Amino acid sequence: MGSPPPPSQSLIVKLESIAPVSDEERQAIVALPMTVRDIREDHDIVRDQDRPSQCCLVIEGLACRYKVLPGGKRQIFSFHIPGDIPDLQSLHLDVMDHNLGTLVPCRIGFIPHETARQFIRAHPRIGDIFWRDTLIDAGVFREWITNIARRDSYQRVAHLLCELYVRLRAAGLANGRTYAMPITQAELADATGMSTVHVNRSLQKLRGDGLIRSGKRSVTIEDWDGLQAAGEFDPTYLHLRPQALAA
Amino acid sequence: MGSPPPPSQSLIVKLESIAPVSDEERQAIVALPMTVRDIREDHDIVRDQDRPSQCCLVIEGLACRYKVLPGGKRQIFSFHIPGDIPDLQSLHLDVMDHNLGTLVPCRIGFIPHETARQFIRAHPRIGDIFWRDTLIDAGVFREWITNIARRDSYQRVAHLLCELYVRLRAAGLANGRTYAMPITQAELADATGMSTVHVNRSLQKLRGDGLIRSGKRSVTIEDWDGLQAAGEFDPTYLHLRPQALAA
DNA sequence: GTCACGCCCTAACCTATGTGTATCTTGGCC
DNA sequence: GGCCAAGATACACATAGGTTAGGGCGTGAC
Repeated sequence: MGSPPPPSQSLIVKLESIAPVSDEERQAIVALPMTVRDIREDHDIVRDQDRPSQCCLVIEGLACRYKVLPGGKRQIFSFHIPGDIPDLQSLHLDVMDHNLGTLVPCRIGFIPHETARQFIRAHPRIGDIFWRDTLIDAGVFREWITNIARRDSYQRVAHLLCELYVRLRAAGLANGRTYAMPITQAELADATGMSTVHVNRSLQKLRGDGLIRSGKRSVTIEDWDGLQAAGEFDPTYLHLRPQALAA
Repeated sequence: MGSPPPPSQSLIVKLESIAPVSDEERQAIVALPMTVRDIREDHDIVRDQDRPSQCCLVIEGLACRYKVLPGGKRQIFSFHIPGDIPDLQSLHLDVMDHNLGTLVPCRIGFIPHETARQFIRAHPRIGDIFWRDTLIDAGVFREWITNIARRDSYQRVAHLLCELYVRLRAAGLANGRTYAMPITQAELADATGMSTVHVNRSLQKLRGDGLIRSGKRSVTIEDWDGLQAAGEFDPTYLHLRPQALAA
């Protein structure tokens, strides 16, 4: 019933998950002009060395940031769900130091930098929330450093599954304890610094231990406490507001 | 000759290394009120779970951000040299998700959040540089993820030594190809996700290969090109201005 | 002066994890 | 109907890097 939600709806949900947003600010966000485009699967939106002139809002789908090393190895730094603006940093850093690509077909909103800058000037509180968002990003990177450097493969995968769950839930995109996870095991390997075979092993062990069930392109958490314990997961670093955390 | 540099001198050098700063802005920074305190070695300045009401400027010494895992393992996320404001994030993230501690005796300037916020409001361009600085921080974290996940121990240590060199040089704190590095091998291990023994092995190999010489609490780079190649080091991710990069 | 401790270094051992290869299933899509 | 990508499983093998243990040396404390 009613018209479809505006493309910025997911952005509002996202911002509200990390800071309060006033009615007036909400309206301003809805009015934020952007160009919406559908991008096919496994396609780069922005590339290493690019000098973007716009920011990307993930409206639908799943994207990731990654880098390819001289030897051809790939490292994924983050997954981005609807509501995220993965390259917000390009507002202040001219040159990209990594790639942003899709993992599945995505709907992306493009916001010119000039528009974004005017918007932030007109709504400094939202500017602060944007800054906050990039700081949370950094917090997630720190947690990934810890995850990769100090936890074994089983813990690593458990931790990543916890993070995805909490973030999707905060975005209103989890269905109970189940969420869509259209990420291949090879991609999980690129994110956790493991091999696909080892990701496979770890997932099987998580299943065997009754912590998760994983269907086709989705995950169901069978034992939330157990999974958190297995991954030493503590969501503090996501800096979500209590209501978004509980969801 | 002349009076000693104001405590904010290092901050000015730092900001100028990542963005242009006008004379007027420079004067405003010098006038920025802060409380200077000397902190002893191996002491926490801010702790995990704290809700700081001020930001810390490293004026002298060396600090690091780190987290301690349930099992007692420690992960260091970053090293901070004079001019850095390691907990700038606390301006927008209430609760600390990691610790900030000294590695050697430090001189630290404390700037109340309220002061910093007023300052940013009065000098929005410097506010943008601060934001930019936190974004560079995130870029460094991404590079560390890559380093730890995808490079072997030898490369990892080489990369870290390169990063420290370039940053210290941009801050005017390198002496030719030599720089002070009062970091123990155990701390290097905590930063690179390795064991002390393995850090030791890697340093020895770097020395054996004629890439570095390491004296007491200092490092001399014998073969800069070789060290960069060994660590696959590309300074793009530090987003330094050309003049700071060349230094 | 000497004692103790932190830091550095070394060596032997061992395990977690990656590599390579192979086979088999399943489901989606042309 | 058939192809292809993703996943599951299962070996054999290689090895980076962790663990444990012990020794030496410089330096600051007393």
